Amino acid sequence: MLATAFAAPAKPTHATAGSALTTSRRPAACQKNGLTDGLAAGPARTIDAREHLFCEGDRATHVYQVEAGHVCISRMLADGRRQVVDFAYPGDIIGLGALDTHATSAQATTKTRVRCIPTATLHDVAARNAGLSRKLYEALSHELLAAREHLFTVSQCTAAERLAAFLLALSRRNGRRGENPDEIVLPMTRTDIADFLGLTIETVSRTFSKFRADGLIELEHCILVTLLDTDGLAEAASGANGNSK
Amino acid sequence: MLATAFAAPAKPTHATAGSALTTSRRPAACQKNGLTDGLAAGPARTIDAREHLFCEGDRATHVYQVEAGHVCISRMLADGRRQVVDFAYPGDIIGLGALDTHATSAQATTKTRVRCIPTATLHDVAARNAGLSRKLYEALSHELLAAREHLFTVSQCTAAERLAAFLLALSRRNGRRGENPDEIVLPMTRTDIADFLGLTIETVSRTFSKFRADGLIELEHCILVTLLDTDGLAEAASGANGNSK
DNA sequence: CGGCGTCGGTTACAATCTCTCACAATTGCG
DNA sequence: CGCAATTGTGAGAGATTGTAACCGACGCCG
Repeated sequence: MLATAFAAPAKPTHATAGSALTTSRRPAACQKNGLTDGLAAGPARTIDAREHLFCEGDRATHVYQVEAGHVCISRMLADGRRQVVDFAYPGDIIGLGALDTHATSAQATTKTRVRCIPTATLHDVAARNAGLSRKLYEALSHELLAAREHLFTVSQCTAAERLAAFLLALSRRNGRRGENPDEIVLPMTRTDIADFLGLTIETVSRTFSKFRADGLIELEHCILVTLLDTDGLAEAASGANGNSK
Repeated sequence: MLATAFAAPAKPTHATAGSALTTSRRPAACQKNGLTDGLAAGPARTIDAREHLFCEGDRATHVYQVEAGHVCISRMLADGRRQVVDFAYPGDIIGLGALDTHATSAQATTKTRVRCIPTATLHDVAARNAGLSRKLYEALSHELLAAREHLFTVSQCTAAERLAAFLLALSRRNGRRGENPDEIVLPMTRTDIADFLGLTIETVSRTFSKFRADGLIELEHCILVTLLDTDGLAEAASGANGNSK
């Protein structure tokens, strides 16, 4: 969802938390989105699973392009309530926005390598390069659209609908990335999923089990989901099984 | 929340649905945000309460700046479920984004006048004017931030917290616009509020009543809210009254 | 090599919140 | 004044949550 404008083909290997880096199969493709054109690609940075790339309130000195691994973008309240805003995959850009401090935190869910681009450079170049400027605008447009779709899902859908929509979104992402859309690797914890969907981990767990019982999916080791009945899932996502309203 | 970057001082009179236009006290202030600089201000358009400015899927030919009145931005599902994404007030810009069709619908909640700006013109000028380009980027940044804050509220908060947060946001908006932050006019229906907060109208209604019973607010004619205890509301908004987690 | 604690995930059950449904009250309008 | 639409209120139903116990995987350590 994040920065879908930049969906760059890449091929992660199976990614258990903390495993070897999931690398882009075609790193050159990262250039293709145009955002890094004309920018001296900044230094890479590698962070472990659980480590933070940046935190809410940090000065927004850089934006980051994920080269390998996965990053969880979230906001947090003092009382522990957390909202996961998005998950970033290889090729995605993190940290866009005109604010001088980050409004979200970014935490790697697996060992991750990112390319760092100073915001100052980015905006300098954008000021002289209308094309890049336009790309930035489009990127934010897509993030905004994704955020609103997410809002809709979280606000109006039942637990089953939310999880189904989540799985289908990951499946579509796999398709865009040239991977098997029916084999979804979940590089994040149940807690991350719960906070993304506005549910508790118990509800997420129960709903996974229900889908499995209904023959919609198969589960292996908590991280590999096989879609057995995509149409059934699509029905579940739209509330066909006698749901709200 | 929408396009907070553009909050232009203006003074609506009490706005019952369908009443006379609520006009900007200082229309010149609309220029101040810089977005309309260098653009021949397009033609104005007046729409009645309930009328649509544009619908989901319409070609995005223009963006609109609200000069008077109020607009409700929403998305809808076939089964009738609706998500209100934002409310636009005088000075706000509607319809930004790089997509060629609108992802949302815009419906006036009161008699409304907007200034129409062709997207083609906007992007032509932006391509030559880095300043405008930057403004557009900032505007989207703020919309994205607002959308994520809204997501957090809707996803993680109880009914009381959501409504309290909503009232406080309107109060802050009043403050920015140079109006009384303790006297909030609600130019939208209960249904709009419910769909904005992801609740039912009954729950909205009950929660209003509860706030009144608790001495936090006063209600007149369903549309005028007087904040009696802003701190109490702030507590309610953050879940101080023994709430989640 | 086996015991043990930790962590993440799953399952069961009771408690809670919101929703649904029904209806009364109010407002706006002809 | 009466009708229609919107809003407010109450009672029961339903879904999600919170609490708590259990399971399996993993790593530590004797």
